[in-house]
Amino acid sequence: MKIGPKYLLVKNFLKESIQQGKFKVGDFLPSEHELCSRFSVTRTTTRKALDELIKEGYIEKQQGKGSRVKERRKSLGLLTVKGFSEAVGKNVNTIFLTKPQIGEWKEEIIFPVKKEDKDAQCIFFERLRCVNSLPVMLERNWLPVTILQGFTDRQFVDESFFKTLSQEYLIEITGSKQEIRAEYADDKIAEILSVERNSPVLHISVLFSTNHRKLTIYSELFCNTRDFPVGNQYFM
Amino acid sequence: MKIGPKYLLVKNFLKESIQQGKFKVGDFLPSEHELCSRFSVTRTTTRKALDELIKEGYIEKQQGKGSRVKERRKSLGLLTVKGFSEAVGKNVNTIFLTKPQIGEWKEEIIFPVKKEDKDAQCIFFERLRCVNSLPVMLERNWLPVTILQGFTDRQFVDESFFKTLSQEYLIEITGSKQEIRAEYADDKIAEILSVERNSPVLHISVLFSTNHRKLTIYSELFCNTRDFPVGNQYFM
DNA sequence: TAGTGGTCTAGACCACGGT
DNA sequence: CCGTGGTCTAGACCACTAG
Repeated sequence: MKIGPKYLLVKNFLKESIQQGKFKVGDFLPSEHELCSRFSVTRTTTRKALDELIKEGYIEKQQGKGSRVKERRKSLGLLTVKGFSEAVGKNVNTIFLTKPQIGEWKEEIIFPVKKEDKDAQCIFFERLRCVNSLPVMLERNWLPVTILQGFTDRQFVDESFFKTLSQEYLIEITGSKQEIRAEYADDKIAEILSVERNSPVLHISVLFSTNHRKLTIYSELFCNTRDFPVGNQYFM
Repeated sequence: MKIGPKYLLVKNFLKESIQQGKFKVGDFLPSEHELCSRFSVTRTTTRKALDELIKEGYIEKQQGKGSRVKERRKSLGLLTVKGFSEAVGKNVNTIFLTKPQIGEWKEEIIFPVKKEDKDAQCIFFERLRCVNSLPVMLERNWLPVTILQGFTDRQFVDESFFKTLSQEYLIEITGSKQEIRAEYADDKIAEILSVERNSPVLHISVLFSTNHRKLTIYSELFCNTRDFPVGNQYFM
């Protein structure tokens, strides 16, 4: 039984409590001093745990008051289809074209697949995102099965892939790299997105890095941006 | 004379040294212990300083080796043409199609022009970015003349619009909002980007906010992504 | 083995928010 | 005033990297 650093104990306790709703958005966490005595650690350790939760966007601190659970930001500087973020759960729905299953690595998802990943089995799934029942975005994902045992049998939490990773496997996205092109829709993409062949579509390739060395996620998106442009906001 | 926390002393010393090129990309900073004795602080303090530099993207650490100066992310979550960031100053050049001058507001730059901006005079300029002498991106910018007196007569610092704003007017970009579409190139765009008419091109609309309430910048980019995709990196 | 960063202890004093 | 988080000290031991 391997036991990691103590601050992870504190961090994971808090994180799981938040994810399970024991602390809700706006609630204050126990004070640093209380966490110290509850876990028999010093403030350095407690603060390291809280620092990580801040970095991951779970909480915010306020001097003189405490640490409060925050609305989780999920933008990650990522591109999102306009309408998806604004109309969350409204007229948006997601259809699995291919459920998570053991599949094949695609040779090049623009970003070359790492050798260590290629040596592992590949989980593949494919989803179609619709707004008002109109197909808007095709999403394809490839990831190594390595540390995700049982993933193919699992239901997604709230239909969200990232939420599932976070809550079921304690995996957080730590970064991303994207490449974007405007391309002609080929026959298959045109059919899926209900556009004419050779229409211009947005092709986005994404490489996600996570807090697990071994887990890199490869994604590919095709978007019909005629009615729903892809957007991105950033605040300093 | 107000003096802040000690870790800022260490942090700012390192940050300025990096910015002034005293530590170059790839260089190792002095070790934590050395910084401790040089500034007469403990490791907690030194590490706090280094933590902030990591968060700001200046350095990265490696256990057993040291802290190394990193390629600075300047992305702002913004999209940049791949090749522009990698081949900085190499085979990249910028041509003014329209020098900064008083011009007309375009009715809709996808983002509606604020009324207060519309009431002010408009500075417009248009640049073509090339890689290996091939046109890759057309950039159009609109901004109110309000606080930028003399801007039309000014030379850009290092050919950079943002550097000019920062160094000559102390204006920093504080946020951005983007919308991205894949479109057919119309006649004019096709000619400028040297692509066939109706080729798919990337159309990016950007709204920049700055540390001056009165200054919002409206931009529009058209990219030929066949050879040079547009990219975006993000680190937490 | 020497040097680096990673984790941790057991304190201390200060700045801020609310009573 | 008290309780909160913010900063800081002076140590310690561990894990990783490289010669």
